[in-house]
Amino acid sequence: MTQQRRVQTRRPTESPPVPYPQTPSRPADTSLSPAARPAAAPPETPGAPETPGIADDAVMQVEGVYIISVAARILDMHPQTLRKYERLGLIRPGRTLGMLRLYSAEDIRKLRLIRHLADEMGLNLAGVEFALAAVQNLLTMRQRLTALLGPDAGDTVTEELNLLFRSLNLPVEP
Amino acid sequence: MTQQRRVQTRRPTESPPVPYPQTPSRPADTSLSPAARPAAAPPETPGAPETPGIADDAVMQVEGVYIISVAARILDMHPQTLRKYERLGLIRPGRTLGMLRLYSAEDIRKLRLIRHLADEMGLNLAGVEFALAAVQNLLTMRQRLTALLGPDAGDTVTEELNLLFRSLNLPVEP
DNA sequence: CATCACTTGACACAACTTGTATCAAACCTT
DNA sequence: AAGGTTTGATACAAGTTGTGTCAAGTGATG
Repeated sequence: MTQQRRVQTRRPTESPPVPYPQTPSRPADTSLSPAARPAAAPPETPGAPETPGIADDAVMQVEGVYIISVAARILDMHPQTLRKYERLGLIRPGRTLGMLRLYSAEDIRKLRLIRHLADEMGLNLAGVEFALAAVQNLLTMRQRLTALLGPDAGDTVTEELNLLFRSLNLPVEP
Repeated sequence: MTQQRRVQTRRPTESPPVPYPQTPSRPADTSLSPAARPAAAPPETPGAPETPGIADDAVMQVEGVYIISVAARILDMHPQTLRKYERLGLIRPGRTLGMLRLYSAEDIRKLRLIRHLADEMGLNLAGVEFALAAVQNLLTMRQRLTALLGPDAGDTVTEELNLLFRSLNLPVEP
């Protein structure tokens, strides 16, 4: 099983496709392999973010939880790559009682973003760490601005942030 | 003359020192060598951003313009590095009639930021390109939000952006 | 309990990136 | 015209990174 990746390494001469205030041509690019198996018998869930039974309360999302081999197959990434990313602190998947890694749908989304940043945009892992922190802090800033300025201005901020994300080629859905 | 750089290569396990909503400990880190020669006889300036005489109008800043050797000495960077950065599109210094590169104070500031991103934070050049675009777009977004929401909200946005820049270790002064 | 498939951590390696050294030719200033 | 500098191109050493491999441990199932 020799997986391939790293399509293009760098794009030196090519400024960001969207100079910011305009609207991009391509909607996004968030498509990899939606036809992946939904799950593979989630073994156990000690303190992992998982629904115990049938979600006794309310909006508990019942998204899947995947073991590393399944997650790697879904993402078309090497299991060793996922382990290395965790060792570097980029992701923190849950664990079973037997220390098996459990990747939630949120982890999968984050890994897709990481893959895009690394493969498509050519960032190294330090850059990926920076970009992930930037995205996270921008989303936090949006919440804070909405709280400070009211929901009306919050919508404007959200719109501007969407433009910003698009101009930076960041497939993020706030 | 064997210049050194690249103090630390990576910081794998160490989340950003400021989680966003708080205020950082260190004010910034923008200090390299202010005791550098102000200029070295700016040869000629065809279309470069330079003051012709004594700034006949108003707030035309009279900041220096440096040839590559002087700029490299100011920044403690190798001239070849500056040339490579230009070839990759990270900077665009002016040129004399004889095609000599002219680095403005703005270019020097940008190069200091690049140096910080690359050396201190460990980004590769693709990551530097991304971070520079992010900073530029964030400043543009701030202007747009101020125009859309009024100067009052603009101050709040500026404050939040300052927090964001600090949390990302970006020595930028909006 | 036995068995098999899977995971884990560690080590190693090939491909790529990147700052820098070097060179000849052209240029600017004296 | 001479000397020093810049320019563009090429080359290289050190570092990064995804991936392959291995032994040992773990989980699920019969």
